[in-house]
Amino acid sequence: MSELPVPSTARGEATRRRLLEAAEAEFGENGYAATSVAAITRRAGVAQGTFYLYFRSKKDALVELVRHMGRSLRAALSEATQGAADRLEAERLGFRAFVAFSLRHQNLYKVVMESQFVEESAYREYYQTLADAYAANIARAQGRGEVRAGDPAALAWALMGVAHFLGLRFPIWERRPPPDEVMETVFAFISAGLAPEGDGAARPPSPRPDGEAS
Amino acid sequence: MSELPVPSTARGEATRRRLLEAAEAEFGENGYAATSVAAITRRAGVAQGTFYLYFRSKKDALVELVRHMGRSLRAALSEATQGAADRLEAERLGFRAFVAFSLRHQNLYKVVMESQFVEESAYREYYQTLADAYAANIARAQGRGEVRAGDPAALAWALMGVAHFLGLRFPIWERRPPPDEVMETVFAFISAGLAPEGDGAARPPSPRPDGEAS
Amino acid sequence: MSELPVPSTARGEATRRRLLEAAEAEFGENGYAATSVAAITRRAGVAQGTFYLYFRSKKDALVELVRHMGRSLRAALSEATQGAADRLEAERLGFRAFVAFSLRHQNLYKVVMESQFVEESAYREYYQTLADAYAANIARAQGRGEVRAGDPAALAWALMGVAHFLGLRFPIWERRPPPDEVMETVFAFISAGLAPEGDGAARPPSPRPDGEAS
Amino acid sequence: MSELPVPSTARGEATRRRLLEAAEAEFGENGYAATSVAAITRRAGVAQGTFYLYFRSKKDALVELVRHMGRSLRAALSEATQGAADRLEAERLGFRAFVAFSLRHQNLYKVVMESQFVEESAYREYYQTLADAYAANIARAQGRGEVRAGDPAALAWALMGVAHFLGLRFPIWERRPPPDEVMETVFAFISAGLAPEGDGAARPPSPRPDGEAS
DNA sequence: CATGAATGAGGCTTCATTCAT
DNA sequence: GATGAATGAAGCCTCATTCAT
Repeated sequence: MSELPVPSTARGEATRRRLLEAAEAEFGENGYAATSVAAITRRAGVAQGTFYLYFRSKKDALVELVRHMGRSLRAALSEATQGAADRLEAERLGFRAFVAFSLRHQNLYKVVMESQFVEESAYREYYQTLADAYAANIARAQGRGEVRAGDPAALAWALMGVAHFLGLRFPIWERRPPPDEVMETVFAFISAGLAPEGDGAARPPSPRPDGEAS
Repeated sequence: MSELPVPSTARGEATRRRLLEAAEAEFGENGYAATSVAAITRRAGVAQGTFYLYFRSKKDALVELVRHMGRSLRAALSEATQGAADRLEAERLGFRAFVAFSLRHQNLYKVVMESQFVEESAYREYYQTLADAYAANIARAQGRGEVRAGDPAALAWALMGVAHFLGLRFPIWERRPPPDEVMETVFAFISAGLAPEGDGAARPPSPRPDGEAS
Repeated sequence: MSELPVPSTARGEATRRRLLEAAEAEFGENGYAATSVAAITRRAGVAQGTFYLYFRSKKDALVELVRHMGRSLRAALSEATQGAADRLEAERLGFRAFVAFSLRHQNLYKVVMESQFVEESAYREYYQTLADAYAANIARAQGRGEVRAGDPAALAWALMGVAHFLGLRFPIWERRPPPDEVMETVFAFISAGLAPEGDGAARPPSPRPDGEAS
Repeated sequence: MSELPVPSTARGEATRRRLLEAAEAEFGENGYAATSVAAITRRAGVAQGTFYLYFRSKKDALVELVRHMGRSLRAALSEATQGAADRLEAERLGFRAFVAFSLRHQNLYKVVMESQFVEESAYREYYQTLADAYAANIARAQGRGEVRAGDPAALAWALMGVAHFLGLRFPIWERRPPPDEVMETVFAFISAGLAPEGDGAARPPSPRPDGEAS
């Protein structure tokens, strides 16, 4: 019906950010169902009604949060893999960055997972967007001969699955980074899994790693 | 307070099963939060109060369901991989069985995931139990030289991650089995990823790859 | 979605009646908007949630009430005009009965009027049903030569208008019956207005008032 | 507390009119309860706070509107009946004008009716003022022998009731003028009802019916 | 004269759970 | 072993109104 004002003043901006941060903390700590709008506004230091100046509903705030996390994560991964020499190095850097991100954003991790039961489309969009970007990178690497042949999307989802459970098992459940041995085993698994057929997986990268590939 | 009757009559048994089945359907279709105890009892064809003769609470029913699913899945996997010649074949069979299981039990899949936000211990137990069994199998296979060295638990979680997202992407989201190309790509990835170092992964099994290990 | 239980036990029946009576009193005294469901249940002596065992919503209770009043009023009018010798006598008796009814059911009078702004269809149905019955009586009387020619529905609505404002002006606003002079003036107006053309309106009824008319 | 500014500048005048028009439209379309001050200011194109520069409260705006409608209607009726030769012709002209007015001001019609549940005094004043003027005209006509004897106020309320339901039934509910047959039936009813005793109502006016009265 | 962000009280409704039968 | 009416806490959301700018 009515448009959301989307206040554009500096004061409004600040209030909105405070609310979103409070929502992130509360949703993450107590879960969506157990979090009341009152708890969010209390934490943000505003009146209850103010919440609805910025979000159409409690669910809406969750969706916003998920979008926000998607953008943050993609930015972090993209920055971390910036200078990678080849896809394998990019995977290594990306996995480390993902684990670090999970450790720093425990709440957002849970928020995203729970969004699936609140507004499934937000959850799907989150993973589909991630998978699409991932698959595009893999496809490019296949073109350069750095990654085995096969459906790039399938590889992207497989790698996301590995990363997801790695992040769940250690950063989230145990609140610490995975032990070195775990990281090494996982890397070796991924490296060998991605290596082009006929390549020994964990072998030192061949002379011209990539770059001028195509 | 009072102990739960755990009715031992045949009639009680039947009522209990009907309630559990109704709960599975409702939780799966609408989510835990959106499911009322009334909806469950209505579907089961009993009065509302009857629910509390068999479950201490709504949450309790969910936990039961998750345990039940864990047992079912483990049984299905164990049966499917029974006659595998080696670990690779076991993986292949296990993945196929998992995908088939996911297709048949869409509801339970979602129920397990949501349990994480209702009673985290049930969720952890579910995955930990699965991972432990999985890791034990991998460790045995490593002993037979069928799988690369490395932390078997790490490999187990990684494989579970791959399977989880495969199941989510196709059986759950699209309600159909993954296309052949996807399955093949994923198998190739896993096979190469697990293969002992120095082994070409997707190559035709070398003379006596392993197999007679046990 | 879910069916309303419509409790059929004696206890349920009693609770429902208590709620409806409380709703009538509160709506009538304070208006729909100013009446809270809590006020109704408090007056009925039940918990707030009980209200929703019997009504889908606050609006639903109002609609029920309006239907109830329609039935009551029609019954009262029909009974009052039972033994009328002709249409004119029926009008006289009906008007008196309507005024008496309005005095006794001040609340319902207001409830009906307000329903127009809450659920217009209930309000329309109330008046349309009344008008249809009224028009049918008038049409019959026209057939007997007791009432002037013309659209019977138009006459019905006109008479309802007269009665409505008569009821509003005295029973409702002043909480007393209209003074005799008012009643007489109104009757004379109606009698003359309804009298067949060529008839002197207020004249003593001609020999065979009606009955065997047609 | 503080006096209302009653802005005297041209700009203020315009804003006030815009607000009142917006209020009329919103109240009429959605009802008083369902209309928010925000909806009014949005429609008027001003900020929310501006509303309180011109009206003490939402209720206050409604009351203003009702007064405004009373004045408009009385002006329309008085103009329409200006040149009537006698009371019967005045009634005829007045009814036609009322129906036309109702068609043009659907919103105000409903606004007045609803005012009864918001500020009853405004509603009573509206009808009492109308009735008083009406009764005065009737009394004068009685003096001229154009209208039957009897309490003029009673006749005024009766006629208002007829007009009210005629306006409700067609202009408001069906958004069209009453069919000719309805208008004719109603006029015949009224004419006969008002005619002095001994007069045939719908007969061609006797030689010098009245007319030169004033 | 006007703005629009902020307030906070209050109401409707849902629902897990209890208990008398 | 089963029923289902009743409970009452709790939460989301709306909205008239205020106030600093």
